[in-house]
Amino acid sequence: MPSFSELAGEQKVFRDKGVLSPHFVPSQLLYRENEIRKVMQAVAPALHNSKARNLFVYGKTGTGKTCVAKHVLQKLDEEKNLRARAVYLNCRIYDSRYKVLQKVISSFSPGSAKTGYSFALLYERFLDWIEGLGDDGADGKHVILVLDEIDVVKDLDNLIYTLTRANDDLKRGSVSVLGISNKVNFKQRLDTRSKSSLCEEEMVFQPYDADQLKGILTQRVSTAFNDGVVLPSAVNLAAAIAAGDNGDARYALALLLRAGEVAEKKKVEKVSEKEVEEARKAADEDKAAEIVSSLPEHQKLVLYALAVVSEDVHYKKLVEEEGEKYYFSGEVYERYRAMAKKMGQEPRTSRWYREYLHELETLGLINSVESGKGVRGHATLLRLSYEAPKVKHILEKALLAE
DNA sequence: CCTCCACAGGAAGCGCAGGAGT
DNA sequence: ACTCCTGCGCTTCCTGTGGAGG
Repeated sequence: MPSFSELAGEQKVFRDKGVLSPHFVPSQLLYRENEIRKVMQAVAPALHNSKARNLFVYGKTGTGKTCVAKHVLQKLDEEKNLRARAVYLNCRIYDSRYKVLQKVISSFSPGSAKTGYSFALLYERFLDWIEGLGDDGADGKHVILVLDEIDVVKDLDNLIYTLTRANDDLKRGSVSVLGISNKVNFKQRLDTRSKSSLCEEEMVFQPYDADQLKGILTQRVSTAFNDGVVLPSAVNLAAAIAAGDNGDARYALALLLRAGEVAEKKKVEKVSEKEVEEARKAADEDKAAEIVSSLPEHQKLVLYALAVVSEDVHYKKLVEEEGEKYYFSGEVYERYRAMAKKMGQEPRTSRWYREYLHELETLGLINSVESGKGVRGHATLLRLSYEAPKVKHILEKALLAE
């Protein structure tokens, strides 16, 4: 339970944490004027009683796709045009044709959200609403479906087909799609017909560079934090880190949020480079923990064997190189074999063990070097990329869950 | 010098699960 | 509902390589 004085202390750092949340849409979106204009151009026809153009938007995570879309929806809302309607859906939640249509219907008439209607019935109600036989007096609506993370829809071909077909069946009004995705190659999985209708118009969001990230962070810092709390050098560092990592604005904001929390916990009043650096480390470890726990069982065991060996202070068979302790791959393999057997598991062969090591290395969980002189022939030397006790702790939890 | 060690990694093949075709 | 096919995870077998040690 926090005390009130602690809560008061928190307010020293943050003014409004929500501003740093990935769901926050700032009133002014920086560096995306062209993108906003293009999306608005695609949507604009709906305001003049005709069909909006389909648009497909892609770009890496944290490049502002969702933000731009939501921003345009807000502007559309301000127009108070009864005929131009937009519905935003995240396809990770509404991941099938049925669920999408159901959500659209429940968004205009709440209470009818029950499942169990046949798809045909759903479709009829959808058309009726657009044509205006409903209750709001707007006949012939022009509906824009914003489908975020559209690549996860299981039967996307069907959905697109249904929507194109709806435009033929409608006597008044129209449906169009604004698709958002971070996967470039997912288009290849699509039927040529749905591809050409969905990607009628396309645009790519480029990652932000360090300067732009700096601008975005500075903009948010002024409302998220109290004045003077975040040092400019901290903002620069967060921007630089995120720029090096795909130019992901979401990550940059998360870093600052965490750095602020670190400062709170340490009861310091400034967020400096040090706090940002700690936040980066924590975020890094979180990511590693996530990767580790999703590893196949035997890869976990291999990693665990290396962690156990690394932690054993009496362990003698090791080589020091550039201040890091490395362990013999063969020894680790023997440990792994013993542990697997103890757990009633048949150990994998050494050939496959080598493949595991490759995977663990490409995932950034371990580092390996070839042994230099002093050892017979070629030995491979291994070390953990993260601290052994931490890795061991995560693995013990993950292996217990089995 | 040759041999052996401690590995790397290619090739072939096996059993299984899940999707496509009929 | 049935087979058929394909991809995946894995084993078995094999060839290659550089230095240590006899």
